[in-house]
Amino acid sequence: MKQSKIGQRKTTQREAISAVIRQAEGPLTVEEISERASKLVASLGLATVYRTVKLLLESNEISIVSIPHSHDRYEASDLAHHHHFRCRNCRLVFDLPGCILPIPDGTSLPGGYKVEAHEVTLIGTCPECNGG
Amino acid sequence: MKQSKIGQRKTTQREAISAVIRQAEGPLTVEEISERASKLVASLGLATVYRTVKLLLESNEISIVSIPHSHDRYEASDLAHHHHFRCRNCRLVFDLPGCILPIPDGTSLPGGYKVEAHEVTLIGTCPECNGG
DNA sequence: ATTGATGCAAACCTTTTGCAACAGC
DNA sequence: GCTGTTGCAAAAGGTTTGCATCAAT
Repeated sequence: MKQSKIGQRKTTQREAISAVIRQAEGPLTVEEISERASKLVASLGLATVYRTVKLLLESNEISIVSIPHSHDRYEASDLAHHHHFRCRNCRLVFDLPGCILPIPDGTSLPGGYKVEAHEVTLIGTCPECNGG
Repeated sequence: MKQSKIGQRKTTQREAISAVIRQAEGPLTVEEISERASKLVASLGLATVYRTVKLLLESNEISIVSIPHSHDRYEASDLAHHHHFRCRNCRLVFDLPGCILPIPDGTSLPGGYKVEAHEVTLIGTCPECNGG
């Protein structure tokens, strides 16, 4: 299985977008990726961000994360299993280490639902915003 | 506090949209609401669905639910706390009874994150799709 | 009869696509 | 130099809004 087949050519745009996602504090929206990557490439077009994100998704280098009240976000696929925290104040989304759900994937729930994966989002205020 | 102030007038369109959401097996997308409510009102326009959903949100009769890989969904606000299950096969989203997260709202996590709410989505196959 | 609600079409915003110019290899 | 990639602008989707008409009160 090949990894990182994000297209045939290594371009500065793709390097920048990939780096921005990998170095983020949590999953980013396309808008956030564009803002941060534009600081590295300047002339970067939005269409390139969309195209590259799609490419990275198809090559499984990144994954989609859905957070309530926000557009789809993207994060590196090779991160250890974890969950997310969204700050109601600054709107940033952070990774939280580890899994806090007591139901392992593979469980069958009463009713016949077979669980294969899960997503947990905690919502509240982050340390910067609550002075904690 | 007044409830159900979904506008000043009771119209068949609003009744239909509200009924569809309340009777659903889980949270619905605008598209699903439109499809189901159109069977009750026939001439129902999409703009009316959007306007009514926004109205129901503002009056707190319904709430937004974000499910990975799907548009925003809406459910009645007076449901008991619960979580959601999304079937990878038929794409439907179901309500699951009760809370399965061992972290109560109000908890402060190490790192300074103060948890005020949470959302949990389980993903897998539903009984209809896995023959269970 | 009054005025809020609806349906349609235009406007908007986000995401995708066509294409000529550009840049990896 | 060949051909994949980029940036721009046009197109496509989904959501919102303006407005004349319709209907709840």
